[in-house]
Amino acid sequence: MISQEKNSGSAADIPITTDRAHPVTLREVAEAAGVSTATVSLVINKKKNARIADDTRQRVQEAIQLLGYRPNAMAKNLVSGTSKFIGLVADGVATTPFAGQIIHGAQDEAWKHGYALLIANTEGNVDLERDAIAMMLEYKVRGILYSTWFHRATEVPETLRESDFVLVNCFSPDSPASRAVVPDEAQGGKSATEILLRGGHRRIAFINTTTPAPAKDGRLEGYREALEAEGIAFDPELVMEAYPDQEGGYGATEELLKLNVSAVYCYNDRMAMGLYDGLREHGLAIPEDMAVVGFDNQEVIAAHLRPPLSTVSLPHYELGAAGVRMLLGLDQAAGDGPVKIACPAVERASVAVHTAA
Amino acid sequence: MISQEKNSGSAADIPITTDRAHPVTLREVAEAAGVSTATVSLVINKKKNARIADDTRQRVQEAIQLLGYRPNAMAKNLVSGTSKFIGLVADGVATTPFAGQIIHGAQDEAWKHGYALLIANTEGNVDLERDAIAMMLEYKVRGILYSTWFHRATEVPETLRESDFVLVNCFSPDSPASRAVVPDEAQGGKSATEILLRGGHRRIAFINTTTPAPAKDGRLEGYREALEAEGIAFDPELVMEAYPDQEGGYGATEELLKLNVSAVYCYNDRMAMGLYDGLREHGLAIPEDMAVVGFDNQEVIAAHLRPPLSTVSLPHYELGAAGVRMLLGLDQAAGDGPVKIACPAVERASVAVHTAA
DNA sequence: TTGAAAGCGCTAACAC
DNA sequence: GTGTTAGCGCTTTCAA
Repeated sequence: MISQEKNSGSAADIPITTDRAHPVTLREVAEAAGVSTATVSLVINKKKNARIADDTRQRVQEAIQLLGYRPNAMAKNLVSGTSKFIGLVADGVATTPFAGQIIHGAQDEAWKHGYALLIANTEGNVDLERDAIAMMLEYKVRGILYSTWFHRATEVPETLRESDFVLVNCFSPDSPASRAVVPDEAQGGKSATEILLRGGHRRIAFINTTTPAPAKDGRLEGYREALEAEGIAFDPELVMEAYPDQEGGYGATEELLKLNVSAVYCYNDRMAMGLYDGLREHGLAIPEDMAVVGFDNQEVIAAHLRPPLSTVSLPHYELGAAGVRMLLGLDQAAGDGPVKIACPAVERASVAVHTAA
Repeated sequence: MISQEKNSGSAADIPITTDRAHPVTLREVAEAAGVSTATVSLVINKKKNARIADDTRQRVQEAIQLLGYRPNAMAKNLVSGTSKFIGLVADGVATTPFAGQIIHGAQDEAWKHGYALLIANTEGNVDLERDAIAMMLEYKVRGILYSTWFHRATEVPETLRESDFVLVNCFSPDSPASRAVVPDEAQGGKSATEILLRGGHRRIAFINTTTPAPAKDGRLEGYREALEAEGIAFDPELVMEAYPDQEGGYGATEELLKLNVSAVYCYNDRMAMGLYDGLREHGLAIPEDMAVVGFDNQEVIAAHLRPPLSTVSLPHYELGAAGVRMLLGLDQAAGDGPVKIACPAVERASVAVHTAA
């Protein structure tokens, strides 16, 4: 025990160990420094018009160091009347692989502005959701980010309206006034198709999902737009549908092959992964015999398929960050409707580069 | 505006819209109900020995409804002296796919005990980390969960010691006294190998990782244990090493084939995914020509490979949950060293069932 | 340049 | 049964 003291270089560095049950308070610092609590408060908050004698300031700083003082954020918030919290309620962001990025983006951006993130995963349970929102309201959060793990329409829970809020990765049809940020599916679908177009392909199939969703419509719309921009007539025959996972993609192989296309754009990366298997079984090489692009940029898959998959990225991180910016009123509110975040193309090796004739 | 009133069924349901800048306080409820704040406090907290007249209670409840009162959690915490927060600092949990489950598990368990989760993703940045911990300390968190996205040794930041804390998915060699929860890699490796053993295989290869980590040692140890338990001599020749991703697994194919084994246990699912490709190129079928098991149970991959991969699950959710239980002193503290959480086997179709002779 | 005192919203003795 | 009152740790006039 005693031998430890040998190491104590500068005494000021080593706070007197404090009882965890009773943290050091402002008042104790004041007493130790022989000043009033008001003075200590002033030096801590570095008030501009804080005319404090240098040596007083000095004494206070030392007392703070010595005692290992930590301000009590709750007391601060109480008196200021405003908290420094932003709530994030998710229906499953933490559950699904890559969408945890929404948390990440929100947290980084919140932090940047001095806010802490209070999170709650409700797994879609309505009671849990109500409780979570209530909790956040009780902590007087600055606002709440309400997010879903996949892009969809949602109802805004009544209690949510007691606070500022923004919808992230979802939107509300019945309350057009609510603010929301969603991925730009149409632009993403357009970008995906363009990768193929740039590869010199003209006859391009699209395997859409069977599940109704904004993504289904948007990604198709983008496909049409890209085609039209190139003067290629949209051919409904080239649009197939399959369940949006590996099995769906695999199962779509036969039908795809009948279409006589040189390239295919899949609704998502998982589908593309399944399609890789199907194509391989037919002895077809990617991208030589068939160029493939996906959607989502699900790293574990897309970056490591053979060959690595060209795709389009779902901007989860940006969604979270843009959500807090919108909440804080930092982004110029655009027109009506949800703000759309771009889905950038990520080109890898599943589409050969086109050597123009 | 006025037309809206038509819908107002029971007036009590519709709180008087309150100015968000100035939420309803306990005192206002008291005044509205014509009682003192103490009384309101009593009915709100349903104190057992709360001898309150029924009609008083009634009036208070109504006032609460009418005004849309929400208790101020910060004031509560201030007076009680203890907060209801648990901090979670992660070096990247939110970033990596499945490890977001740590957040999920921690949140569920914390919630269950009335705690809210305050999270911070530090992305390994030391300054950010210090600030994050400071923030949590200022909110007087009940304790902090310090977690890493992959199982490894870590140093305990000095400031962390100002609070109760438990290490999640990591451990500290230089502070054996600190509490920690980690996955049981050895048991996991044993389980993985046992799947193969049960499949009737005797000559089993193990493709370990090239990257040093507790997982590398533990998973190998489990492999040896399982073999020995079956009376099979450990053969170092059968242990290979490769980079722990798809490319690594793919690249290991040739060497594996020279080993003349009927089964292989891969360090992780990604490696197994790459190996699938390699095996397929050699015209080998899984599980007929080669049985394969992985590790991690990375859903997107394992559940959807062709055939679906048998593997062993990294218990991230449980890690988070066990972490808060340990923090709260709910689990009987085991002996010394980190508490190990089991990695359960998940059997799918990459190993044929053994029809005993 | 600094201190005294009020008060943020709430709980907990302790009266009545 | 219910009200009065004294703080919890801090910020912020207002005096001195």
